[in-house]
Amino acid sequence: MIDEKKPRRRPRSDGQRNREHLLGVAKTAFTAGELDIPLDEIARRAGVGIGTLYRHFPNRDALIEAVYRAELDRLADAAPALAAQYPPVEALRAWMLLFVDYIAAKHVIAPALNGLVEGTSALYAQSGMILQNAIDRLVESAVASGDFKAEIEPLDLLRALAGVSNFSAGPGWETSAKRLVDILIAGSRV
Amino acid sequence: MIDEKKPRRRPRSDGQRNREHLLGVAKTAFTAGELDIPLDEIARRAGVGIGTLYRHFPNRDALIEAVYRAELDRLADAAPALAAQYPPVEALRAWMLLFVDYIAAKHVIAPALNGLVEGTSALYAQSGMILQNAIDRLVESAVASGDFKAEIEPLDLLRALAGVSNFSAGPGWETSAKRLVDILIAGSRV
DNA sequence: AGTATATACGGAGCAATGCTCCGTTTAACA
DNA sequence: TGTTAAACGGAGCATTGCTCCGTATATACT
Repeated sequence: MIDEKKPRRRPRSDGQRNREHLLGVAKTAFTAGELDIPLDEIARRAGVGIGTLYRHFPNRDALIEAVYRAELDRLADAAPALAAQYPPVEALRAWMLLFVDYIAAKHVIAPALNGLVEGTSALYAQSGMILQNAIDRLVESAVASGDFKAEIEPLDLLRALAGVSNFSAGPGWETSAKRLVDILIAGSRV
Repeated sequence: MIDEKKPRRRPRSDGQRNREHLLGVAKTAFTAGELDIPLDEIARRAGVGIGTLYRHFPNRDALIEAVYRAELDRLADAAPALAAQYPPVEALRAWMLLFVDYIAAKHVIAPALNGLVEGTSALYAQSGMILQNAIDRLVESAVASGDFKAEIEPLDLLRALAGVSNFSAGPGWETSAKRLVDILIAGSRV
């Protein structure tokens, strides 16, 4: 009843193009710190009408989500490789440091995490799942290998890390974040 | 030149009253989760004009700051008593748990921390200082007593804690936060 | 008490922004 | 080349933040 598959027409090429443009402009703006740039402005820079923007992304959150989704995916995808290459705890450590680097390099992700934090939008929840899944497996291995306490909750670590990432404090920021990674790991050991 | 002390008139009583009303209404609304309630609405509920609200609090941030300031102060003030009563590490642990409880009980503070996180407003910075000062001393003692590593940066712990507090996840939230406290402490030990 | 004046009040109204609606245009398919 | 689903675009409405300024009143002084 629900699965009526209609013979859809191939998506229009101009639609795709505009979507790309919008994402590109938005990403540039967001990473440049223009976090609350008006959506009209994004549409203008992308050379499309405001209506077009809203058809592709029903609200601001959806746009942000779309912009950072690729980044989050890449971050999550890096986990298996690290897990294969290093012993469990080192893999986790490497991944957490990667997490920090990501935010340090471009100021990407942080806003998405902030939104994720709010918990308002179902979209963010999905992004959160991607990351949670990645860290879940890493922690799982560390527990299985006997290095970590069994009661360690992976999400706790992710939350803490997200918290630190949010602070856009001065130059010491990055080292501070890396210090926290070590504290968290030391605290998780058996 | 700058310190011209003018013989100010005593503040008007109706002004004080209205200020109190506004704070009361705002606090009720905020803790009830109506985080982005329109300022007009707050003014209406408090039975004052919108102009009055803006005279007392020049913008939304200032209002939030004012609402949570007292709470943050109380939290910070609790630190010395704990330090006097318990050994250093236990005092720190107790304070961190208190921090969690505060947020668990009423959903106060979290928004303020979020703002603090943004670093946009000088006001929030001041609030942040209050908390930082409190935790600084607690950690200092723990380091001095030889329980904590010397390189522990108090702000790191505060950041992590703030990060966790932000997530308003399901019922497991509080226990999750408390778990993290223990991880952080374990990871900070020598 | 009466008066002067700093202080506070209140809300109309402007500007910015999010989002919708719908007539027009165009790419896909036959 | 004609038909049509899909996409476009921007006028315009609703909401919200904030300002401005004429009005009201508590305080201080005589």
